[in-house]
Amino acid sequence: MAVSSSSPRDSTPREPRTERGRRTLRKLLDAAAAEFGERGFHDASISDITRRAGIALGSFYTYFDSKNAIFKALVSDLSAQVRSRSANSVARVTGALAVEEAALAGFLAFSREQKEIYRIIDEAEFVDPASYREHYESTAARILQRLRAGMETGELRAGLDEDHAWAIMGMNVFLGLRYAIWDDEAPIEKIARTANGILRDGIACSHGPDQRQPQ
Amino acid sequence: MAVSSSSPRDSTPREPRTERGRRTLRKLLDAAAAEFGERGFHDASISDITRRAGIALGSFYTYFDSKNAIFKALVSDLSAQVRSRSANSVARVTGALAVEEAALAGFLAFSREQKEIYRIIDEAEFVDPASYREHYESTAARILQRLRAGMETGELRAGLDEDHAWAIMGMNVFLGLRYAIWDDEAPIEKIARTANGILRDGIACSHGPDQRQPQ
Amino acid sequence: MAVSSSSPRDSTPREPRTERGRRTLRKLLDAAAAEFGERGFHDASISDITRRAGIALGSFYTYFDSKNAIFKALVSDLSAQVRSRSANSVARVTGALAVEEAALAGFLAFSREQKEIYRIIDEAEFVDPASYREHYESTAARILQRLRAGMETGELRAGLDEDHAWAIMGMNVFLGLRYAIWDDEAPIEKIARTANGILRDGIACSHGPDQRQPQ
Amino acid sequence: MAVSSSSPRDSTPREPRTERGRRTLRKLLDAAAAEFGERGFHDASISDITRRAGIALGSFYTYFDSKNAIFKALVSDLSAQVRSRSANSVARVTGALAVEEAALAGFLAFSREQKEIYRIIDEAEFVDPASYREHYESTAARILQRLRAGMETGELRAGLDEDHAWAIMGMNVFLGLRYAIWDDEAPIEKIARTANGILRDGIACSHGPDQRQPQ
DNA sequence: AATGAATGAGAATTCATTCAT
DNA sequence: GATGAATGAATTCTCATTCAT
Repeated sequence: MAVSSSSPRDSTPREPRTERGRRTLRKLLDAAAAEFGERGFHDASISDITRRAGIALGSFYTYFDSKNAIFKALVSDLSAQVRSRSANSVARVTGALAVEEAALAGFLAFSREQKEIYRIIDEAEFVDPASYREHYESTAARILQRLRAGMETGELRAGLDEDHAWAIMGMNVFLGLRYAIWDDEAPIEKIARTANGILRDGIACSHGPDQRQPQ
Repeated sequence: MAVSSSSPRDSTPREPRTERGRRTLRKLLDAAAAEFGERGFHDASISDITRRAGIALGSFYTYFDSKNAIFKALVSDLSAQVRSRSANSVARVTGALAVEEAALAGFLAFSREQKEIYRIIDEAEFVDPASYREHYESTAARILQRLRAGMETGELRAGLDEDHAWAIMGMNVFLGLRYAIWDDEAPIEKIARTANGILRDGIACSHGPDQRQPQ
Repeated sequence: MAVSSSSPRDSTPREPRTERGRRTLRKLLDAAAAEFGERGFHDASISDITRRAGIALGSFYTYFDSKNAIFKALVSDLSAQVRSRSANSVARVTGALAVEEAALAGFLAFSREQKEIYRIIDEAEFVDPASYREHYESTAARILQRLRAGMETGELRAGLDEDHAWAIMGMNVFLGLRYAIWDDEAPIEKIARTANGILRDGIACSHGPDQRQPQ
Repeated sequence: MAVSSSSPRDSTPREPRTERGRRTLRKLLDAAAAEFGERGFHDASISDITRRAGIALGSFYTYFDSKNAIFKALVSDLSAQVRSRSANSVARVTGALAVEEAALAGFLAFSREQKEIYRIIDEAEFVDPASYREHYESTAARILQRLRAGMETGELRAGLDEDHAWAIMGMNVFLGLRYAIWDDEAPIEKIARTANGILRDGIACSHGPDQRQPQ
């Protein structure tokens, strides 16, 4: 998996000066993505990573200060990828609900392609909680932006706020876990439409008895 | 936190034969819950656990074959607690939507009380994926049961299936992360009502333009 | 394998007083023979032995002071068995060379039946060197006795001494390793006759050139 | 004792890439030979070995995967030494019987010099049986070659085969145990001549009664 | 005598990080 | 910059032996 490079060091994010250095950095990040994805943070060792990258163990520390540092850099990279991919999925779609459906469909497709990403970002909860939180907060913020846009156009009902954004994100993530990571057979469109059905109509029966409880 | 014991060993679940043994096993599970919750699986060491439990390091291996084994036993215990607590929250509530609202409120309250549990179960994704999967699959199955009951009474619209259960579970879990683990100030009832609003009505504006996109 | 009991303790060899105790002791020795034979001294654990014997771990120390003590008792038992068996093989045979042949044949047959014994006695070289030495010195002494008897009758040439006894014992032991422990297909009689041929005639060609080197 | 290095790892025998690495490997093998020889496999610890070698504990694993792996490498080294030494003893000697006498004398002399070697190879029976077997099978094969050469020149009688080789090896080994390891006072030449006497003439009295038993 | 839990010293092994070349 | 050897703290796991019941 190719990973676009970003700040390599934890404390002193300095880009390599030479072309050769840039290539080595790239190899390291790709190898780390593969190892962390396959074996998890704790079972992946730095020597696994350098071996896979085809460089000497000692060279690792030319680029990163620690195992945590490369993990952090990786999460930030992957998070950016998710973001950009998500923007793409949604770019040419109009209509607030259609946008949400496209966002979910794009997310599911991306997750199926890059199953490791999901795992790596989730493991950040335990390895680097700040990255984890940052990822989900910014994702929720983007959803909330879309909800606000929909409220402005009148497509979405008034009063939607951060809670709704988190609820929607949770739906998406768990559907991703279930239908992209664990089972990638089910048709993405069907899943996305089902979820969108909840957003459009809820799950109550419109012709049934009044749902409100007296209590 | 007191934890009810279940099969302690991974392969050969043998219960202690004496009362003293049962007490020691209990101390171990409680200590493990505390350590794993506070420090995470990898940073918690077996000697931390036995020290906290007040027993000798070697005694650990009278009850469990490995750190993984006690973790697994613990997850299964905690999962059972979540299940039973969830059943309680819902027990005396009538009405399909009200039941979902109560379930979420109960879950949020429980998560606030026992923040470690959340962390431990989530870490199972990386430590013992089978336990993790088992937990969420059985949780989804319970939600689906409730949806089916609601469809039978006509309270919920026809056609709800496993996808909907996972979507609802995702909503709940992420709201739990956001409003029980990270921020425990917001009033639970408000969160639960908001989420329930999605289930009842969706997020679309009922008086707005037709939501269906031509595309 | 049934093992006749002898002094159980290292320091205070005291026989059990009750019949029940005698039976437990026997079970322990038999289990130890099996475990030490199969897994070797270091890989066999006391709990393996007591588990195989069907008694509680703690009861072991009613009969033996340590793992070394039971090993020592065992070697002395087995050594006695070899001795008695060897005496049997030779009992009704007359003629000095025939006696040696019978002794080897008996040893090979016994080794095939009780392969563990060989292993246990040999491991004594590393676990309890005194027992090992004692076993082979007393075996050599018995061979030397036989040689002396043969010299007295004039069947064997004069001048045979301890060296010869050790040489013969070495032949026997290694033929046992090769043709009883590692390969138990070859006919015992053939092996024994071959070895006896060396004792009778040597390996030189009686009609060949003079073997003595000028040097 | 200096030990010539051979394949260090059990599975992935990779030679050190630098001169410094080669020196460390040598130090490890020498230290292991000394420790295993003095204390035996089980009582020698890896930290004993590295301490004696003057390197850090962790460095051991740069060269060997386990205690068993270094033991195995060592046995194969020592076995090669025995072989080469044995070839030397015999190199300039002519006459089939004289060759056997020289081989035994050389073996006894070597065993007295390097008592640990004997112990280490013998312990392989319990630590790494394949190495043990390999050592004695190849030794027997070399003896058999010599016997065949002697049969071709007519110095040795026809019909000698593998059995005879094992018998001779057994004689040699046990004389080594008795007169090199346990007692190193007796003159080597006397022992070797005694054993050679058996090979030349057997032990029967050539002028005595017919040795063949009617039975 | 028997039981089985408890003990804790000891050992092997891992691996992030440092360092000399 | 790159290389690969060196380091040593940390951790898991074993098991002979002791002890309370």
